[in-house]
Amino acid sequence: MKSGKKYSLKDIANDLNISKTTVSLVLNNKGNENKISADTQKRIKDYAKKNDYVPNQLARGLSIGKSETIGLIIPNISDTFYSKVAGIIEREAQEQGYTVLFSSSYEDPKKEGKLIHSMLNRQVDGLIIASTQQNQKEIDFLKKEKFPFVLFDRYYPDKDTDYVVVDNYLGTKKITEHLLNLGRKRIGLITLKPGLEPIAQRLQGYKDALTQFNIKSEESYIVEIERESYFKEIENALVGLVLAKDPVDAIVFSTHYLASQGLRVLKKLAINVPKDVAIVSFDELSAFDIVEPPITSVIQPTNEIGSAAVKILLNKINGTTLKKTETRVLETKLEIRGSCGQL
Amino acid sequence: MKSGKKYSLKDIANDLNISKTTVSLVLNNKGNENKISADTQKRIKDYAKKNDYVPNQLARGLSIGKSETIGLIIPNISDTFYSKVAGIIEREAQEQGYTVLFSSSYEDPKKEGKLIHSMLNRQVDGLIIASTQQNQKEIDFLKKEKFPFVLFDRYYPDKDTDYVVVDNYLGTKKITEHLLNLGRKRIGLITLKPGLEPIAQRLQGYKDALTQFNIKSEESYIVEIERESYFKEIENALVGLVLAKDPVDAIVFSTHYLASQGLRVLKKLAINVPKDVAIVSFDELSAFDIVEPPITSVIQPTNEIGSAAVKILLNKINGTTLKKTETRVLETKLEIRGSCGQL
DNA sequence: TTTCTTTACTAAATCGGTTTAGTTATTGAT
DNA sequence: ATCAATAACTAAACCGATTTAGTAAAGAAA
Repeated sequence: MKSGKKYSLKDIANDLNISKTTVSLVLNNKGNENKISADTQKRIKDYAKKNDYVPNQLARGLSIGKSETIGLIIPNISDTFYSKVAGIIEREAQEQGYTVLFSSSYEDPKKEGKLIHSMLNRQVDGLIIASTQQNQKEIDFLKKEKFPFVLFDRYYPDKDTDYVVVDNYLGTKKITEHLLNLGRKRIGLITLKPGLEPIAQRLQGYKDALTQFNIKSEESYIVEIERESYFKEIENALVGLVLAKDPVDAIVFSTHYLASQGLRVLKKLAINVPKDVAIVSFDELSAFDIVEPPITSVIQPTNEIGSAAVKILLNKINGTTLKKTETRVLETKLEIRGSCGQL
Repeated sequence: MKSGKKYSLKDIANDLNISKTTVSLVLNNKGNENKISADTQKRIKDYAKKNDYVPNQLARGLSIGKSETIGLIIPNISDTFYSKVAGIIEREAQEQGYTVLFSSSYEDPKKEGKLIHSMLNRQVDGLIIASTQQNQKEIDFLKKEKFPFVLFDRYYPDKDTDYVVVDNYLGTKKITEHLLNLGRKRIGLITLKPGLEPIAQRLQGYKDALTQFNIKSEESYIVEIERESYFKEIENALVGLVLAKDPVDAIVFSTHYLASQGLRVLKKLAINVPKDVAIVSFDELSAFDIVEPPITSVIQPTNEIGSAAVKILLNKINGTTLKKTETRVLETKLEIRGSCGQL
């Protein structure tokens, strides 16, 4: 009653000479339906409040078999795209009474695998994952166990799972067409080494846009760089494209960080954008409208991605859906700014 | 053995005709010190692996009295500053075997209070909080309960708690002095309405820099705007400062979002930076070096903030420190770019 | 042969809740 | 006066681990 110890249900029950059952019922607001007298209810609630009673969710979770927690595994919480989505996920989850555990995989498949298991240990009720796409085994495991999970941003195209992604193909197709419509003809692409589905689709969108305009896609115009060292590699890539004998007149960057670093380097090389080259980006940074020149980009609906992911996951968890798997492909939006010179 | 059910310690024990105790000991690698035969150990481990045994951390946590989880409560995970710090916190925590639960308070004290309690329910072993500074009661509660927590970014100056912050005062003092050294004399400040310690200190740093240069700080040059509506209010603020009869020749923005929105509006108003006004920012966005003009800012050591917070918290949790409270004040770094016109 | 060690385990309590299946005392109907 | 209903609780099992305090059997020492 006086010490600094935590109060438990049992303590309250003992102090009040009432059974644990009654206390539990009352504190879970099931007092009325269980005919606990108003007086007793008040005594219990008052006493609990007075002593700062804090229920132990571990015990509760253990008992009811769910933790009311969802796990979020993403490549990197510091990346603006993921942090935006994470914000929405947390907000929506919160509204439904769920808390979220998060972890960054830093694009390491091993780590991602460990994280998945760690999250399972912690009895999360479901998982939202933007995968490295190198964890077939774990994904199969989750499926086998019928564990609720939804993928976003990255998914396993040949596995039948719930996911919410953006139309990556159409995204780059749109920005590439935009360049073509403005009369640019020698369009380069700076993207990442293959391995990720979105990246593959972005590449295809770029190619198809060219094809549609009857332009054959030059192999030398496509440069794929290693993500870990993009900061350094991008300079060579740009030099190769822009200062070549047959230089490109436009560049599509397949991610926001490639684009911003690209612009940084172009400035350093004193190459004028958009006069010398026009540039466009898939995805953006919040400052893309005030950089010089403002970068035309195709933007991802982060809010919709986050809320769709949570909605699908909670459907799975609560079994409120009949569908076996639920998928969503959201549209990107072309945001025209000054980096293509038409303005 | 065949169904899709989860395997528990007990299941393994039953199937193998071995006691739960033995299984638990072995799976926690305490087999040797408890003289469990090598053969038995192998049988148990193999069987556990074969059946994808996943220990239940809720049960474990309940039993050992700790969840090996830390809670992170911040204003907004989507904000680049917080997402960077969160990334570090998670990474460091991970290394020490902790998982992190996060929630955004969206600057709502009520919500923050609820989050704190929700985290306590979930038996986090400690909390890292960037507080709204309107929750004296909860902070006192945590202190009273001797619950391990550390504040960062925002703290309660008159409470004796662990915290890690940045030298906000010196930060604005440095950037203001930078402007003064470049000959700017009529320096405005666009900041937030009072309420947050960092904001108060940034204001003071600005004022003291002026005083030091024998310039009296004009009340009308200081405009404090409401955070919720900064996007709109900032235009009036700028018009008032820059298009006044006695216009400022420089503006200090006390946060990165005020600065970026400020620049956006200045561009819209066709005011030349730095010719008409120089601008500087406390804290930055990753694109501040490629916006036009690149914004001089004083940057916060997000890595150090995050790792110091985790270190201090874990010291508290593990009782590995003698000190009653541990605080750290980190230095900001002045990053000179083109927005002040000296380049 | 008896006793002491050591080896290789195990029974049962515990953590803090939830929940099922009762129990007892009182009221109302007949 | 008797019996069924209802009100107001409660005992005990359970969730899945950890951990303390043993125990039985085998080997070593006396």
